[in-house]
Amino acid sequence: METDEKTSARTSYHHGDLRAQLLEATRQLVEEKGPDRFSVSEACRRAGVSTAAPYKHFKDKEEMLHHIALAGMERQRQQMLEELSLCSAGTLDRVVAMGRVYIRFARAEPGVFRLMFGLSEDHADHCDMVQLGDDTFTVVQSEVAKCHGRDTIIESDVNEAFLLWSFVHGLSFLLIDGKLKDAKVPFDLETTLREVAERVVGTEISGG
Amino acid sequence: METDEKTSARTSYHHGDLRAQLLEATRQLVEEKGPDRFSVSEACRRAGVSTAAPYKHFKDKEEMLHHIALAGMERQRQQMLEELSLCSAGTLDRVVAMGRVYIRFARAEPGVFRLMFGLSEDHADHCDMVQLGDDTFTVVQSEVAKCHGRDTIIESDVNEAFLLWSFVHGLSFLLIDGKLKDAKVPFDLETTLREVAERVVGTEISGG
DNA sequence: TCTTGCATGTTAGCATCTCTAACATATGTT
DNA sequence: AACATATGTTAGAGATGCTAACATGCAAGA
Repeated sequence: METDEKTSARTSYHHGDLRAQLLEATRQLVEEKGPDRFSVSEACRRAGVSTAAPYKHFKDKEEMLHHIALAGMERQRQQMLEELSLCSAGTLDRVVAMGRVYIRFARAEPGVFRLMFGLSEDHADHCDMVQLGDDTFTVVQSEVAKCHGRDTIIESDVNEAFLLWSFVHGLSFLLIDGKLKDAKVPFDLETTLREVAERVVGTEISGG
Repeated sequence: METDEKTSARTSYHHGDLRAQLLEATRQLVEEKGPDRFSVSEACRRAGVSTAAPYKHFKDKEEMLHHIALAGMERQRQQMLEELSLCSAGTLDRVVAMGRVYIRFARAEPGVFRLMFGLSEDHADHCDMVQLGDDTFTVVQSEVAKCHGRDTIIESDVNEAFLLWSFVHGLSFLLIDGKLKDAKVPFDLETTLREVAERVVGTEISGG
């Protein structure tokens, strides 16, 4: 007499798992249609509830998208940490791995990736996103420091990490925007990542 | 008996300059509220016409935004060419200048910049934007080639130009997204640009 | 067990938005 | 002057975000 299958229509008045299912529908729609074309109504349709239901769980549309963006950042971070665990400590492999995962995530989930960054600039308002972003950036800095045989991060590590981040971030956007036709830039991603990492981490760039 | 001032309410039935004024209102709103929060209605209010008026000039909202994005690309390109004209030929200064203008534009018009890139990926559908983007990218490649003393672009120039573009593009986004607190990355932009350009253009990076 | 409170659904409805249809007005051509 | 065309208007359909008021089911204590 409880709820039916999660996939089909429910039998009871209450849903049982609406919050999670709304978030999943939101994530899917952001991916399918892009963050700007997402609508709460359609997520409701997909979850099989009325259009007023979400507002028992979320303040507004923005909060729903915020959850998706934050979850995306956590997923990306987690994938980085997994990949890191496969590389031996203090090697450039680890820096390359983080870049590879960053770009892989952007290509695998361009909608969510765009949501994490490209959209409105009020991300800075949400301290949880800022915090998580900072944490991940700190990991990069730490890896850079370890490449230099240090355990504490100094300013040059921050600068190098930031150069790497900028590059990888920009490349991610150019790739998912389709600005880089394969014909136009016939590069090998892994090779490029490694060479950039070598140039940046291998050489001191004062930067201010 | 003709139209009144452009700034105030009009006296005649017809507007006289609606298309241009709608585009200007659109540009302003994209800048003020962000591309995702722009509404045609508000542009109409600002231009002092009914909400049906724009559809005599544009197919739909998307076409209006498309014009703004394209105009932004042209503006950015123009600024690059101006800055280029101040540098002597074949120098790294020219490459640095293009990057500087790229980032300056992103910071000066973050709304339009986001519209040019961050939004939906259907930019690839509009061949005029693709064409203009390619043209500008070709200029970068050409400048890189000239730094190497060549007049024709070879594959390594394409790769180097693409590395520079990725970096500058990513940095632009990180800056306008507020991901880089000044406290977090205390770098000097000009110095950084130059050092990156030196590292990239100065050194052969095969990349594929 | 009853009942009462709270969480979580529903329907109804308002305000806003995009876009179209039908109509109105100015302009320029013949 | 008559007419075609360009460009404005109002009216309204359909979608959306969100709220208010109501309904339903679960859970905990009298």
